[in-house]
Amino acid sequence: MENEELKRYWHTAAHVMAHAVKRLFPEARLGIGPATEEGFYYDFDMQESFSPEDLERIEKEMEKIIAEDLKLEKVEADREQALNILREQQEDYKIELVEEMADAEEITFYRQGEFIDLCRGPHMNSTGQIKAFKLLNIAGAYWRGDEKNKMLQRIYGIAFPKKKDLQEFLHRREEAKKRDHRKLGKELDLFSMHEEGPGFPFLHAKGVIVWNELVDYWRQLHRERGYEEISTPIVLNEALWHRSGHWENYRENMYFTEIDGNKYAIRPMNCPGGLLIYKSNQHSYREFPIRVAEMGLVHRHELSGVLHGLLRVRSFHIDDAHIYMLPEQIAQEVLGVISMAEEIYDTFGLKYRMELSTRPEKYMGSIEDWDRAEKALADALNKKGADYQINEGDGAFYGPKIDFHVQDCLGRSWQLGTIQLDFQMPQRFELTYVGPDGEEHRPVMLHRALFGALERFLGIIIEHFAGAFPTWLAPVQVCFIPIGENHIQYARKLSGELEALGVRSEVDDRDEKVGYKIRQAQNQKIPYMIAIGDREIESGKIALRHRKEGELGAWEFQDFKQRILEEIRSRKCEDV
RNA sequence: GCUGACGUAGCUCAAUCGGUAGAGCAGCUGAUUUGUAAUCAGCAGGUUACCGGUUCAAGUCCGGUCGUCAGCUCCA
Repeated sequence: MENEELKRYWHTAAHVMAHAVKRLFPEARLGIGPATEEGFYYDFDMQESFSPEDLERIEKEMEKIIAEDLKLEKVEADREQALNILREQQEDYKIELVEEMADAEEITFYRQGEFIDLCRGPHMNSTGQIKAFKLLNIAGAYWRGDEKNKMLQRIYGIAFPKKKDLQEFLHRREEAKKRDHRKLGKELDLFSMHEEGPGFPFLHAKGVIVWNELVDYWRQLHRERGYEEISTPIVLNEALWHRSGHWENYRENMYFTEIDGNKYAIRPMNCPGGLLIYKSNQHSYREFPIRVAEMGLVHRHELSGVLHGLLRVRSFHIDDAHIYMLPEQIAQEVLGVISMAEEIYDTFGLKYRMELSTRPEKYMGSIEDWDRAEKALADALNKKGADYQINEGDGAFYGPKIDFHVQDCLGRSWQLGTIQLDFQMPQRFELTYVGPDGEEHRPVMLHRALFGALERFLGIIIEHFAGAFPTWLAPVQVCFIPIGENHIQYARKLSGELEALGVRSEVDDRDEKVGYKIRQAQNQKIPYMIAIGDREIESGKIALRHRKEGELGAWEFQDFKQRILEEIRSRKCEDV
C-alpha cells in the first residue's frame, strides 16, 4: 500500500476508534485524530483516565463498528451549519478549530453511522475496510501541543489491511525493544544510571573502552583536518554568561553555583571558554581559518520527563569545534565540515539527512546579519548540491544552523551533528584579527559538532549495532576458550601475543563446558572466539569462530592476527 | 515540568481476600576436565525505592517524596 493510501487507512482507523470511544464514553470530547508516520492517534478530553482494560473494551467496540461496515459519507457544511452541529454535540475543541478557519475554507464532516466528525478527509469508503488493528498505548498530550493548554488523553493505534502486516509490525517492535541501549547497556556492562544522579550517566569500564576508541578516532580525524585541540573549564563566572547572552537566552537550562561568595555558572555550552582562549592572543588574517576543537563536558537542566537513557541526559560531552575565519571563507569551511560529517557517519554505516534552521523568535543581533548568515549556509549547501529541508525559526539564538539527522533502528530521528554560523559572539566578545591593511577587523565564527553529544552517539550506535560493535570498538575483541585445564596455559600465551599487538583479548579459564563459554561470548557479542584443545596445540593452528559467521575452521594464528589487525585498522563496519 | 502506569534479591519475574516474601539466571563453595549457544549439587543473597498513615497484622490499602517507563512540550 502506498504511503498516502496507508495514511488514509490510518485516518479512517482513527475515526473508528473515536466512534468506539464515543459509544462507550459519551462524555468524552474530541480533540484531533490524525494519521502519523506510523499509525494514528486520537485525543480525548474526559474526566476519568483511560485504563488498559478500557483499551480492550474500545478494541472490542471497534471490531463491532468494523463488522457493521458503515459507509463513510462526506458532508459539506457552511460555517453556521458546522458550528450548529458541533454546538449540539458540545464538541468545544472542534468549535475552536472551526472558529479559526478562514472564511473561504471549505468545511467538511465525515459521517459513519451515528458518528459524525469534523474532518478534512480523505477516508476509506467504509469501516469494514479496516482489517487488522491494535491500540498501542495511552499518553497525555497538550491540546494543540501547547503546554499552557489542557492536557488531553491520547490513544495511539496501528492498522493494516493484512493481519500479516500487523504481526510483522508488532514483531519489529519487539525486536527494536531487544536493541534498546538501556537494556544492552546493562547486559553488556557498558553504563548505568542511578537515582543519585538522574540524567547523569555512569560509564563502566567496558563503556569507557568504546568511548576512548570513539575519541581516538575523533582526534585522528581532527589532526588530519587541521584542527587543534583545547580544554576549558566547566565552571566559569556568571559575568561571562551575561556577556555571551546565555544568561538572557538560556538561563532556565543552566545550573548555578557560588564560589567565595561570587556567582558562577556550570557551562551549558563550550564556546565562551574557547573565546577567552582566542582573545588571549593577537591574531592575523594569515592564521585563518583557525580550527579549534574541544571535547567539552556541558550540563543542561532538562525537564525530568524527557530524560531517556544515554539519548537524553543532563550532562554530556559535545565534540565541539569553533572555526574563526574571514567572511569569504565561510562556504569553504562549511563544506569542509559537511565532508567531515559524511566521513564519520559512513564509518558507522549511519544514514543521515541535513536540515537548515533559520532565525528563531528569540534571537540576538540584527536581521541583516541573520539574513547574511542564512544565505551563507544555504549557498554552501547548494554548492554541495545537497538535498536539505528548511526548518523555519529553529536556529540557535546566536545564529542559523545546518543539522545532521540520523535515523536509529526504531525509526526515530536524532539530531547529531550541527553547524552553526555566528556573527554575534565575535561582537559580544570583541574578537579581532589584524587584516592585510594593518587594521583590526571582526572575524566570523562557526560552531560545529559531528557526534553531537558523545553520550547520545554511544546510545545510538549501541542500538544501531544491537550491541555487536565493529571489532575496532568492541570492549573485548577476542575470547580464548580452552577446552580443558591443560589448554589454559597455551591459550594465555596466544592471548598475550594478541594483547602485545594492541588487541583486547581474554581467556575464559573458568571450569565450564565449551558450549557454555561459547554462549556467554556470543551473548557478550565478542567478535572472535578461539577454541584451544589438544588438536590446536599439536597442529599449531587455532579453531576460529566469528559471532556472526559462526565456525571458521582451523586457521594459522598468523593469518588470524593479520585479519583482525586489518579489521581494526580500517575500522571495518559489518552489515547491521 | 505535565498526563498516565510502574518500583519485590545483581538480572528477569512470582507472592489468591491484608495473614511467616519465593523461583530461575548470575554469585560463592564443592564435584566434574569438558570440542562450538546453558554439567550437577549445596550455600548465600531482602528494612519489598524512601517517609508517614490506617490496621491485631501492610509487598498488598491511603497520603507524600524520589526514580523509572509511555507520551506531550523542549533539545545535542
